Amino acid sequence: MSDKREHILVVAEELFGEKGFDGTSVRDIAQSAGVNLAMISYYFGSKEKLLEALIVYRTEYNYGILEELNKDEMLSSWDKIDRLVEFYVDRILNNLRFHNIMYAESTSARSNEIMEKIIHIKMRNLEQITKIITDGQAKKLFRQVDIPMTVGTIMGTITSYTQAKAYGCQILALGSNTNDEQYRSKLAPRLKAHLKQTLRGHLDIRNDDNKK
Amino acid sequence: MSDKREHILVVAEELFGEKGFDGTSVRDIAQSAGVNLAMISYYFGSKEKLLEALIVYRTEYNYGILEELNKDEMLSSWDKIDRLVEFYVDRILNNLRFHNIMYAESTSARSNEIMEKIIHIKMRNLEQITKIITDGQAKKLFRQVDIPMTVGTIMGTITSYTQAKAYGCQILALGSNTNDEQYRSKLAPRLKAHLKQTLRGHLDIRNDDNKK
DNA sequence: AAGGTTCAATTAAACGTTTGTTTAATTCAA
DNA sequence: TTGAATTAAACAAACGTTTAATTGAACCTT
Repeated sequence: MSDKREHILVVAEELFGEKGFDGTSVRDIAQSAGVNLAMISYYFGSKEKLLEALIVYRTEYNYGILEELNKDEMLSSWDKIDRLVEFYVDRILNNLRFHNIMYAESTSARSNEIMEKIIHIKMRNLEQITKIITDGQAKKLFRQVDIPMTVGTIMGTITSYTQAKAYGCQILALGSNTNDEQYRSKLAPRLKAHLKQTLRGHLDIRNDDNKK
Repeated sequence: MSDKREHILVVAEELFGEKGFDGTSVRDIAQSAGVNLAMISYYFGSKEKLLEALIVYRTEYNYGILEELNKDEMLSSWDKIDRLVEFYVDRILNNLRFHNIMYAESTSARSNEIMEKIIHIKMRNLEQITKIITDGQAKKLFRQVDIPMTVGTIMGTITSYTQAKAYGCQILALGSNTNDEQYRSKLAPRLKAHLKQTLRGHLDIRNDDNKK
């Protein structure tokens, strides 16, 4: 992929993440990227195709790490849960803008192509997490839980603080002029600790109501 | 409030929830509401003021229930948690469109007025839940947890399924033509059961790591 | 090595819509 | 007769996209 094309994608990601897809004009993108207006149509065909290209670009970029985690036989089920939490918190917080775009697009269903791409990514995540949890259940470490809802809890907890930065800054006692990097460094450890504790309480077979 | 003004708000809510604020034109709203284009400026002043009016309208509409729950001395802390879960799941799912609008606006920060209104609502929710949890901790029923993160878990879990209906339909084995009412009736009990179980594991003082 | 050819990259300008908002005229009940 | 409610029309600005002209480096032929 050419440097210029990639540069446009990165700039578009930032703007879409800030102001939304409809809130960002092609002229905004061209100006911020320092390219001519017509180059966006020239490279991507249309504004919507640009969004599709961005999703493909970021998705391929982030591929494969979960699969490796699952294959690692040295890790206990509990270790895998901890790694999973760290992986998702870091990955989402490192791609904060992109994550907000995907999140917004999940609601609006702009086009079938984009929606299918998003659902495909989510299904793949669900599969990987399902493997980890069922594996822990087979080893009598985890109790029975609603796995898709549990995935919703993991993702939703993280997202509730990534898509509402102004609120998050208040909670974390940060100023409203906090940049993304500062926000992430404060938020990440707190999210990780909370999610690990929550999932421990949620999954531990010793916490099963039937056994009390 | 006049009937016509209220009707415009309800129609705008539906459209904003479906296609987003920027994705909905004033002409869309006027046509769907069956009123003249100029009436929106006449009643609300501008498109953005209309959004503000909608937030005020819905927020006042949903006020006060949590406060009553908190004051009820007959309920145990565990009962309050269960009621809390039921309240939030029902309230969010009954105002699905509005909830999606609020969430989208949390990210984009269209104006200071709107952002402040949203943060105010969230802070009020946080206060009420904080009371319930600290009360349970004082009674030695709940362990120490990160309360703002716990609120994020409750809201985030629900939201992860309200803002991604197409994905949710796949998980719930529903067709893609499922309407909001059907979606809600399938989703609500599952969300409630999962959140109650999760919070039980998360909050129960007997699950404290120090005590094992 | 020089000159000619080719084609992707880039540009400024213009395209036709659609946007949110306003205007000025009209309706209609009090 | 008054004034709020309602209308069709028009407004300028912004929108995504296309066009047609120009650049400039790579390639080929002599």
